[in-house]
Amino acid sequence: MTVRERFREAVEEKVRKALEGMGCDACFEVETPSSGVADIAVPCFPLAKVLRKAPQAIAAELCGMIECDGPVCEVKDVNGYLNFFIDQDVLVRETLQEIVSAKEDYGRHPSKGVKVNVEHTSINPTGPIHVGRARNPIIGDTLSRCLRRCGYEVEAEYYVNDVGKQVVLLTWGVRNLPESDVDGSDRAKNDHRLVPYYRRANQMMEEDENVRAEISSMLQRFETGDQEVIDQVREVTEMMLDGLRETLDSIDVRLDRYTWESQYIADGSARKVVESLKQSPYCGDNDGSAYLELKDFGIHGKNTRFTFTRSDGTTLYTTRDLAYHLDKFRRADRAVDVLGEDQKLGSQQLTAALEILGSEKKPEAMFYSFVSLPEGKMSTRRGTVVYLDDLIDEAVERAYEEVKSRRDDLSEEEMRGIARVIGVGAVRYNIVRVQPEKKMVFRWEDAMNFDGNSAPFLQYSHARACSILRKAGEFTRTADETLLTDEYERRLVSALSLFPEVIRDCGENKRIHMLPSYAHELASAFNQFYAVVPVLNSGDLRDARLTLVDCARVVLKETLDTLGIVAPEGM
RNA sequence: GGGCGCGUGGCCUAGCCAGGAUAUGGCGGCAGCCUCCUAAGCUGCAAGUCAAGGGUUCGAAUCCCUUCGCGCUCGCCA
Repeated sequence: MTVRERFREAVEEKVRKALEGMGCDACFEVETPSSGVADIAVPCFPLAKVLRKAPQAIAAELCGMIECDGPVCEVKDVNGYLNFFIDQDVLVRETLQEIVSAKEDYGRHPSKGVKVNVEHTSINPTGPIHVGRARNPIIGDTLSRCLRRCGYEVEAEYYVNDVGKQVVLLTWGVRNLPESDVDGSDRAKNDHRLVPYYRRANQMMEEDENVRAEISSMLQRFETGDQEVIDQVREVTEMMLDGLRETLDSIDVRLDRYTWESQYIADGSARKVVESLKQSPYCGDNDGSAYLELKDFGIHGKNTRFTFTRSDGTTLYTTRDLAYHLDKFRRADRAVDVLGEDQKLGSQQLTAALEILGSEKKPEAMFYSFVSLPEGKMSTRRGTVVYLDDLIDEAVERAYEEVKSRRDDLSEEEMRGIARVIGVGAVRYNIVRVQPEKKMVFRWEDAMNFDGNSAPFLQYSHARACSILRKAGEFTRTADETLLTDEYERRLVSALSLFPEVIRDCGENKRIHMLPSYAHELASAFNQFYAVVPVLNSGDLRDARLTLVDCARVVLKETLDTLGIVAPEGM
């Protein structure tokens, strides 16, 4: 248990006892004031009715009955509130001791023995990732990292859509069009290189009846399980995925597993889902096409019909998705789906269908809104898409110029290395910074922000801490609270002590945008400390201050790591 | 039209789920700070009808209702 947790429990216990002393066993709230007037406060207004006294009088009376000890060092009554203060000496000593002994495991919660599958990215393999979709891998990867730190065993997974007209069309194009027939692409990466084939195939299908016939026969063979066509599609999809993986690697998004949609056709599980759903009382038939009536499952309006087979009996995307979710539930205790907001209805229907199938587990969806451009939606047709690869390159390039302008002592290679880490960090940070359900407008200057609330701000604090430690050489670690009494030292320790509960909030409540917010608060506390408190030339206080700097370095590093951002030792 | 989500200083954003004391930060603006550990930093100032209206409450950015604006959605597509 952390000092803060013990503090909170002690406060609750003291207030409970004091209330008992007044002959009252009413419930009360404990809150953290935003303005910093107390570490924890208990508002006495709700007690006024029960005790039939003015809140101010209750607060005063309770205050007189409470004795401070342990982590609770002071209690005051102010305007009907009971304000409690944590003992700074205890906080400093115990927080630093914990970080010094746990090191990079500080804030890592013990294993829960629960497996969580996080499905994210799952972008259709028909083109490169554009910034409109980039929230998905970054949110998914950050959530995976938070959950791991919360003690869950996480498997991050990409569901590869290798079924359907789009991929068949792409496959046809790649297999039948000579290179000379298609436009060139800006990049040699497979995902960019194949797009012109897809575009041309689309065009030809619209213009040429024979092509249309060829493709529709290919599609038919695919859906009846023709292994040759399935393999061809798989091969082309692999090529495309190759390019997507390269992009994901470049921003440190780690996937543990790729699952292919065609698998659920091949192994018959989608078929089983169909058979099983047909037994359900909610099943109906419309010209041979089977559907579920979901009005009893909290789905309103005209959207209550959920179709799961075509009239020729073949399965639909959603049917395969059901088989996929049943599979995920066999492999994990929980399944989280990171989805675009356009999937909301589909996800609701999926959950209802899973319930009908008798699944006891439900997928936990996490939705994000789309990224648009100042001039409106991104559109491939209008050529207004911004590719993630371009954003990364641009951010890295800008970071390079920045590094170059302030460091003339580094080699070209070192500058390039730092620039990459900063550019990529800035991109990731600026995407997770905002709540997923809020819509984002993509602006180059925001996406590559290097000041204030940005990844480079955090990285810079970390680099500064490293720089001090590098110059310090060997020192003896000490968590002697009597040596760390400066206001800025104490504020920094306070920020450090929050890390474990921030991690818990991010993981347990899937509120990952709280992590950037905390990271900024921490880095800011460090920068303030750095500006006013000398470390290397601080005489008797040197070891204690170096210990604090090292602890700050550890927590900054781990915070950045949880955000999937590299913490450079110099920049 | 029905459903879901969003609306917080010029711009971006936290807080909303579990209602409480002067609403969190950042960008931009203005004014300062490098004889000292990296100024991608630090300090200060100006800037707010928490979309609008009503309700519940001792108390509402937070809960409820209505309205407005924006996004998504309502395929035998994936």
